[in-house]
Order: sequence, then C-alpha cells, then structure tokens
Amino acid sequence: MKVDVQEIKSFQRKIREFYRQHGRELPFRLIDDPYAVTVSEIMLQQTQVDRVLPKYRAWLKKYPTWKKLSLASNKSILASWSGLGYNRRALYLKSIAEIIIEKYHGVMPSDIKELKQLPGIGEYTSHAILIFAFNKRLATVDTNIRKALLSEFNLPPDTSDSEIQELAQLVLPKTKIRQWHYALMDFAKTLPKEIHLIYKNKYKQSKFDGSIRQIRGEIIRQLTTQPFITHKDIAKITKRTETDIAQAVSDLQKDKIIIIKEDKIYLQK
DNA sequence: ATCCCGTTGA
DNA sequence: TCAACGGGAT
Repeated sequence: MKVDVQEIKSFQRKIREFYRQHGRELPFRLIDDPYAVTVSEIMLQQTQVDRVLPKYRAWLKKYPTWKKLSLASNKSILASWSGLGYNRRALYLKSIAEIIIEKYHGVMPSDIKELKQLPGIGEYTSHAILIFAFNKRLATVDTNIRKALLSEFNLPPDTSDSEIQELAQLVLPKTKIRQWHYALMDFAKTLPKEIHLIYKNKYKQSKFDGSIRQIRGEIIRQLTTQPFITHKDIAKITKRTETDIAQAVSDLQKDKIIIIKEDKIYLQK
C-alpha cells in the first residue's frame, strides 16, 4: 500500500474542512473518561447514534462509574438497555466493570492487549478507546471509515481489513487524532453505501415477526419485571411452538444471558 | 419491507 | 470464514 504524500495532505485538508463545516457535536465527543467512552462505543456497535443518545444519557446518570455499574443487577442493566438490541452487550459491559474493579483496581488499562481481553471489545472498539479516552495516536476503522478510504483512494471493495488499517495509519495526521476520526466518520456518512455490501446482503436480516429473536426479546423483557419465567408462561405470552421456545431458551442459555434451575428460567446471576 | 453495523464462537 | 445477534424509525 503506497500513497502519494501530496494526496494524503489534500485528503486531510478535505476531511478537516468538511468537519469544520458539517461536524456533529455529540455528547460522547465532549468527554474522555474511559468509562463513558467505553459505554458509548459499546452502545454504538451496530447501533445508530440517534438510538444511542437517550440511552447513553440515562445510563450514565444511573451508572456513573465502573464501580456503580459493577454493583448493578443484571435485571436493572437489561432494563436500561431495552430498546438498543443485542442484549449481550449490556452484560459484556457489566463484566468489564467487574474486571476493571477487581483486576485493575478501578482503573481501565490503556494497553491494547489488555483491552482486547475484555468481553465485547474487539479490533474497532479497543482502538476507539485508546484514541478517545487515552489520546493515543492510532487509527481505527469502522465500516464508515472503511467506506471513506476505499472511495478516496479508489480501492477495490474486497480490500482486506489489514490493508485498510495500514492505509488508515498512513493517512493519520500528526495531531488532533480524536477530531480526525470524528471528521472521517461524519464525512463517510455522506458517501453512498458500498455496493458490494448491498450485493452481499450484509445489512439484510431475517424477518423479526415469527423469529426466534422475537421470543428471545420477549423472555428478556419479562425477566426485567419478574424473577423467573417458565416455558409455559412464554408459550402463553408468545403463542409460539414449543420447539421455537425451546430454541430461544437454549440460545439465551448459550449466550449466558439466562440460567435454568428446576425448570424455571432466571436471568444469569 | 428496509436500514443500521462490531464481536464472538464455531 | 461466516452465521448469529436487535429493535425501532422510516
């Protein structure tokens, strides 16, 4: 991957100018507290900003620190998460809080390897935390930034993640790394979707109505208002087949979201 | 009906 | 490498 120095400079100017005129001011762009940054980044995984905003504010009010979060019940956490989807993320966040309190004595590590060990934190989020909370000069690539780089440098849609990461590092400015990433993300939003992602139906999801997912959601919703539930209760509420319910329960169990004791279904822990 | 979009585990 | 995970606005 080689890119002309002048090309990099002009790209940087273009992105910076775009940000000066069209950059979004978002609450999680005004803070660098590692806890708040982590909460925002995990909420923002697979989830639009507009959906995250009210939940993010409410979450920080209710659980303002790692310590407070580590002491919260799963029931309370899942209730706060309701509406965001991918409920595993809420439990990941609580696990992270427990690890930070117990293993790191309340201080989030700033080492990439340590960060990636934490549940729910992968390639993108570990880098994002280092950039937004620890002010590191590092690049991170989400699908929007990927789209911006492919488009700007005329790269083929099948360019590998490692190549994109390398390019992102190459075009990284010397300073204001946080703003650079905000700018890239905002700029990328204005670009058309990647054709091959549409072609591969990457955004396609199976119908919600009648899905196992629908039952999963209902079970979790019920468990945020009562201590346990049975297969029979679920059948009555959802009017779904025993097979579908068994599947949903088994999936939730595998995801460590629920546990079963004497035919009763409880939230984990 | 379509759209958004990172991590995990097999 | 790839399926599974999610719900609400439009």
